[in-house]
Amino acid sequence: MKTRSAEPEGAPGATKPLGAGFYVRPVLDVAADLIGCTVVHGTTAGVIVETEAYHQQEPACHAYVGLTPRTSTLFGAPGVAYVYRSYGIHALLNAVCEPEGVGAAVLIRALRPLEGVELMRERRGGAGRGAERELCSGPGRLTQALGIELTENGSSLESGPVLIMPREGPAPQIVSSARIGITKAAELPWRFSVAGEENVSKPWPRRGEQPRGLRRGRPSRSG
DNA sequence: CATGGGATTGACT
DNA sequence: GTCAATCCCATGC
Repeated sequence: MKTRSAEPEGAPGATKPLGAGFYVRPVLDVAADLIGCTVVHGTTAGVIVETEAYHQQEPACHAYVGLTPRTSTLFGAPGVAYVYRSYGIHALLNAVCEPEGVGAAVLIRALRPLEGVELMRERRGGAGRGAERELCSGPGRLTQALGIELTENGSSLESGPVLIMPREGPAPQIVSSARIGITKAAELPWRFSVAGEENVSKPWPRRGEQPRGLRRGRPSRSG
């Protein structure tokens, strides 16, 4: 049973998933604001502790090549899941952002396990027998732990099957750093994570790195 | 139709 | 530190 919020709509005590209005904003804002929110899939759930922003005007973004069958989800409605296969092995989960027609998304890179830890361990197999912080500390790991697959590409993050619930309580302290695992536009500090959090992917952001508010390199909305 | 490149992970030296 | 696994899709002929 959850504590009752001041939310005027919906059933008392019920928390509604984030709607399109949350995602239609600039992708850097959404990437930072998703920290502390919760991803739910079936009986498993985790708190978002690491994200990365991607925008069509920088070459690391899949949408940089323009509208193709692959990128159609990215250019589509905000608040939708963009799930694609990485390195032939892993499914990576993104939240589509900005208005329809703009290719932008937030990559969910790490979660703090919240519910269904036992099922997460089963799905992660041998790799799930280690420390709990290794269950969801990486974009490929968390989709495996939550059972998210390519079939969820294009599905609504408000109506499911993958849901993102709003943050409960105060905003955590957030640090920004360079994105990981890319060769193009690698200098942009568009990675966001919870300060001091251990459930994030390596390399860990250095302590004392840009405590938010970084606006250098922000994509112009006119482009 | 053939080819090449990943927004990664886990195993191994 | 190095390296292979494995699939979707963009690109070029």
